[in-house]
Amino acid sequence: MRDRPASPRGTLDAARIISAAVAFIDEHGLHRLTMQRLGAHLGVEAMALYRYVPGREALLDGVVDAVVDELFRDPEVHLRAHAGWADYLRRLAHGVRRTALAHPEIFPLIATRPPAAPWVRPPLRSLRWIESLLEVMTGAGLSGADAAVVYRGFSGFLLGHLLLEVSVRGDRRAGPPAADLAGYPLLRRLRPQLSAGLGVRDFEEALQAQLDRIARMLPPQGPGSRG
Amino acid sequence: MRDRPASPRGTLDAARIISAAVAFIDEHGLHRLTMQRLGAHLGVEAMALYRYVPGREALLDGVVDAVVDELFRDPEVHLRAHAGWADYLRRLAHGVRRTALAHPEIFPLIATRPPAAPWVRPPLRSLRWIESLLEVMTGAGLSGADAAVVYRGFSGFLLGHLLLEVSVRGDRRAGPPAADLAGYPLLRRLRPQLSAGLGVRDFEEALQAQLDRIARMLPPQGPGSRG
DNA sequence: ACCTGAACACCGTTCAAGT
DNA sequence: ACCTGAACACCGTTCAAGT
Repeated sequence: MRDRPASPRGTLDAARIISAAVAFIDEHGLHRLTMQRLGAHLGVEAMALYRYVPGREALLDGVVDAVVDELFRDPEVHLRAHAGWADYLRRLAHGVRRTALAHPEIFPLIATRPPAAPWVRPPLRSLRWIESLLEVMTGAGLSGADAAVVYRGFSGFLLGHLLLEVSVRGDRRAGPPAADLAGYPLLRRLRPQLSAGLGVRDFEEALQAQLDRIARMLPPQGPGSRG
Repeated sequence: MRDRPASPRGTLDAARIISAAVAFIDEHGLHRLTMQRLGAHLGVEAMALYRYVPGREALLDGVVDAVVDELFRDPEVHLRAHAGWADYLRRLAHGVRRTALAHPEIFPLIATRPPAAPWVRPPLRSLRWIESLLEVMTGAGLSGADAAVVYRGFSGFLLGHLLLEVSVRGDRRAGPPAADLAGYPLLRRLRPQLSAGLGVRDFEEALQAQLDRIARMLPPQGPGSRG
């Protein structure tokens, strides 16, 4: 009744191991990912993985990169023919959000792993994306310095909102006994309002506020500008 | 040449263990914290800790709570006599920032640990702080629902900005070889601008934007209002 | 060339036994 | 009452040995 080995000789390589790790974390959670379990999942002993991956930490780096790179294959996002910077940022933001929600167990890793360079900010931690964003923003008329400010601010916005949204959804703990809210009258009264939100609408509203802020950095444009 | 046991019989308790864990993580990093090392740090075998703490996960929960509670002992923050809601939020934000910078290895834990209740958002993950914030905002004239919106938005702002700031500072990896930036001309050109920022000034600017957004939710007030 | 067995140093955790 | 020794089931990782 044992599983047939999923990996006959020579089938293993780094890419396959990493994508298996992504699938494993999505299904079972990060804390369950061990070299032995991932090996078993691939029909192989844990030690075999070390021929393709330097170690567990490097594997997790690979997982983060792989998920971030998903964005590049998202046709909704990576249209070179975007309708202006705001459209570009909006698509990008929603793309990152989709990625985060598709991999709620991996997004905290994306958020907290030290980036490759000190000037790379999660969750847009790929050189290609940074370059692309800077290109669009300078193309829209922003100075290089201002484009960098936009990158930083936008990263912070995405990180905060999506980490909250993901962590709230991933919550598997038992809810707190309502009785313990004695002494916190407002908390008690507003619990429904506190529980609500953190859906697309909240996201879009905060996104719009970001875009408005950025628009104010741009050189004034004539009415009816198409961006 | 062994250390004298730091903990003669009966000196151990949950609070001491947790604060030792905080100190240990601050000094050596989260990934080095093991039950055995923490025990040794306290002059005791690992197994002794289990009499006071249910396990490692619970210990980390305790660490998070302890650091969050530091805010309550911060005299700069917890002045009941604040000069209006904006002053209150500003002090709170700077207090959270101080906490994050004081414990850069713990803040990611604060950010990503599942909160006790689904409506609790990091980093303001203490019932006392939520109640206090709601109290101030409703006192300023906001409806309950709007006060909840402020709590959510403010949490997202703090989370995003401080996680970035902390992770950038905590970066110990080797910088990337500049040569690899071929193909990314803007990145290359703007590297200084990208590296900059994420200091108090960036924080204060983003904080002000948040406060402005909140101000727009408030009922209009006469000129010269003191908040 | 690619995988595994055996081994090493370490985990978290339990529990009977010591003081 | 409080701590420890010994044990268990598991880690990540190395390396010589097998195919």
